[in-house]
Amino acid sequence: MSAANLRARVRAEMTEEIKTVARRHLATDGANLSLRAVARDLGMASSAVYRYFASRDDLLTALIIDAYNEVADAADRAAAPPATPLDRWLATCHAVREWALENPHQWALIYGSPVPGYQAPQDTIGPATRVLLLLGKTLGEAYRDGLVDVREPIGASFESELAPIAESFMPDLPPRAVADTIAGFFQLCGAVSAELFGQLNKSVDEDRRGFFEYQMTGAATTAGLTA
Amino acid sequence: MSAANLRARVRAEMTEEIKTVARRHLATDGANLSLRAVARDLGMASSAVYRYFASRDDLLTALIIDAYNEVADAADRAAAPPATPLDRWLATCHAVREWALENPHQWALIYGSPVPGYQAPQDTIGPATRVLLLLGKTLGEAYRDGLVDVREPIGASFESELAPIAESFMPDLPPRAVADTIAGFFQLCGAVSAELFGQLNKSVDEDRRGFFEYQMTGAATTAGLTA
DNA sequence: GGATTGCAAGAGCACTGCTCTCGTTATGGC
DNA sequence: GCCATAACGAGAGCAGTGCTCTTGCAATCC
Repeated sequence: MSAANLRARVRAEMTEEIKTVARRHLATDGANLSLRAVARDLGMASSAVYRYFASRDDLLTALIIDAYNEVADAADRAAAPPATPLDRWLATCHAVREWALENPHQWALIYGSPVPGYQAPQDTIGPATRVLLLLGKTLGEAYRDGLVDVREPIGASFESELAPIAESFMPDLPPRAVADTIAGFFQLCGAVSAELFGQLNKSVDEDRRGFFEYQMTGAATTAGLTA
Repeated sequence: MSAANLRARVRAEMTEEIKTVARRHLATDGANLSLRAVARDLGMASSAVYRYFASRDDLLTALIIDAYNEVADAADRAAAPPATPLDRWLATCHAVREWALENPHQWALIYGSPVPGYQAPQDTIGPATRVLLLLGKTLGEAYRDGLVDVREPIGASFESELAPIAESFMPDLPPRAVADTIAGFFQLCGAVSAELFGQLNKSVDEDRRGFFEYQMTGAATTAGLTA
């Protein structure tokens, strides 16, 4: 290993360490992450952190990308065949919910209100769409296998807007099914956020998982997926 | 008007003025509201604001309660009869969406990620449930008028958890319909948040209203409401 | 061996929420 | 009408923040 490579590796390790400590702070203090506090925890001056992240927003962006990839990884693992498409759809949703319950602050970071003044850079949109594409892939396989109650186009304007998306990213799906996928994904995010942000308090307290599955089954049904 | 009342009125006006300026700051700077900046705009010392709000969180709470009531008022106006229950359901959803589009930062305040360290006091839960109860009321009227495809209990555990809620707040609805109402409300919040927080960028750009209506119609259908 | 580069530390700026103290002003009881 | 009381606003100050700039050190390259 060359000296340059060693240098790069040390730098990467330091970067990772900063992110780890930042994540820990995120878990206790929430989204108003203090760069100085992170630096203190690492035993270094706050200015030193700026060698690794140009700004606090840059650090947040790194955490956001990691979070997107973490949920998506969890979803990928859960959606592995063999299983019926509906089972995989539900497994995906459950995996996302469980990851969110385990990492509430990271969930808030990516699906909560955007940090004020923070503009998500291009690097985030790839990881951000992974779960959506996974749901689309599952539905697409069901379409291919004839396991879906095929639903007619409705002729709405948004349907034609979705046609290019369908073609590029979900080639197995007609535009309306892409709409259903997006709607299902939004429903997933909405259900998880609502549970996480306390909107469910004092109504469903015990069987939250069951209620969640009920909702996600509904989303699948709306998409024509029943098996 | 007695002197005491005058004093109270001046105080109420000042309180309102602070909230107005704070709302304006919210619209430009987002949720990290600066008390000092608000005070500067009002031409007074930052410490003076503390005569009216014990802390920044208290000010935020006041804004949150106002925001809940504002959406709910808009929803109430939109849901006024005469119209079919489905029309009123959709009108409620559209009103909520439109209010959110006009007041994105206030929406983020109430339905985005909770402000770190901020614990919502009891005063907020009343206003917070108004839109949900309105949806329940609309569905309940449809039930009473026999306009709903009555759906059988599914015997899930969350269903019995919802029974007391049904009895106290939505007496016209069976527990499963309460679940559908809550699910619909979550779907509403999810769809609005997703659109507002930029998850829809570069997929549906023109006919967002149409896509939103498609989703909310789906939620109504799931609840058995088709007319 | 000397020049260059990457790194860390420290001081400092402008800002934040919040507290405390200090005069001022208005209110309510006598 | 007088006077104690309470409400109010201003200012200073504390501890904390993101971020920048300068300085010194150490490793790397030629």
